[in-house]
Amino acid sequence: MGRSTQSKLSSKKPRQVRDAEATKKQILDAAEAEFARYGLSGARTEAIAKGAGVTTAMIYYYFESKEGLYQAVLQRPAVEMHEGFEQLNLDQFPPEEALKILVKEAIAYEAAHPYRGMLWFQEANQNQGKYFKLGNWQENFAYLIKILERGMAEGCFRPIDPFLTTLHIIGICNLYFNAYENIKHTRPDLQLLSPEMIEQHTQAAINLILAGVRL
Amino acid sequence: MGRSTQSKLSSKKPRQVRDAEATKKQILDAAEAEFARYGLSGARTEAIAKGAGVTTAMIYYYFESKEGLYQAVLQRPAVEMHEGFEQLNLDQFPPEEALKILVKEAIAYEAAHPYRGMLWFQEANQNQGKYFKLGNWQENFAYLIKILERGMAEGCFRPIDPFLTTLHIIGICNLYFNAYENIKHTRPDLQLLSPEMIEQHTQAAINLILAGVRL
DNA sequence: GTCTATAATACGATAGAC
DNA sequence: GTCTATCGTATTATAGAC
Repeated sequence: MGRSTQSKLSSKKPRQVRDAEATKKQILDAAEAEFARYGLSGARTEAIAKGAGVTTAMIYYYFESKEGLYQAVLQRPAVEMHEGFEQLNLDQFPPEEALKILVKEAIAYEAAHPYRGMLWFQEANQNQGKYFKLGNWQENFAYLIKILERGMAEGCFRPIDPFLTTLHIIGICNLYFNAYENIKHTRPDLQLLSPEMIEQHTQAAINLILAGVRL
Repeated sequence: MGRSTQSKLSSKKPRQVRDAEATKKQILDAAEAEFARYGLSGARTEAIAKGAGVTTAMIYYYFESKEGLYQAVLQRPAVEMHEGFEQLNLDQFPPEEALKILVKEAIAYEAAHPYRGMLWFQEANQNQGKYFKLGNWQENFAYLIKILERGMAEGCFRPIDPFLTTLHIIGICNLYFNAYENIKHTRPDLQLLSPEMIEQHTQAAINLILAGVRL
């Protein structure tokens, strides 16, 4: 009764030999998928190595330990999201527009990195956010909180708790991808991961959120 | 680098000897917490046994295998939630009121069973909903979908996709508990699991949802 | 930089005593 | 109904060759 051996989504391109950066990235990518599914303790180094097309020895060569690899995996999305949000220049837009853009961007990001949401939940539940705390995730929350506060100050949003509403908004965006494998069984008629369906999810989310916070 | 050995929340009451039903329940309770954290493959039978105050042999005596225990664990909340929702007699109330009651009940249920949300996500990501499919979870979705459809028909909700909105509502209710261990680090000043704070979460969620779907 | 081989431990499951 | 002892296998991590 081991683990399901279903095909990994990892790209599996023929690996360049003796290219340190490429190898490192391939390990990180494979590890991200494995850690997202199984968490730190549940992940198998052998599975990560296989997904990356290398041997387990490489993991220890580049990342010292399973834990070191885990920390590197958690760090990547935190930095990437921060950079992504920064480039949006959200301050330039009125609150409603900024909120719309941020939600659109967040869902697009999740669609492009469907594993990363679960990485976050695994970390919370298996490690009590010990490694999460080390990253700069707080800053990513701040973008959303700031928009909500600005919206209230400018009188276009109703009085809300910016912190709780931020959590609610993230929940709206997240669940679709995190629970996809369960949800798909309830609606076998829908192609939930098709661009069209994700677009519908995005629009419905934006409409719900905007209507929900608007004065 | 093993798993964190933090204290289990399991009650650890002195176990009755030779009480089949009691032992079975203790194993189920301990297994629920362990499977929620680590999923089917990641869970350790030894940890479950220890949490239940028995030996691993008991797991195999009562549930035949780790997988059998897992299926039993997944089944329990599906049945329990269905019974809970049924008793609410949601059809008796106007859509807005019914939605309010359901959300209140759902969050209260999660607060009482903080592990169960993750159980669901682990199942989706580790087993692609294979065991989820066997339960009658679809029926629980149906309560919410029905309220939303009724609200549109009666002209008090705006035109929405009932399926997607159901997912969004579940996301709003869920994230708070599923990601609690991460979130708490971003707001060390708050007691997120205190009744007062959960009540605020509940009210904020209800306000967001009602404002979001209302015409 | 990458691999093979292996040491040391952890884990799932069962047999048999009580 | 419950426990102890144990078998066989899986897994992390490292040493050493190439």
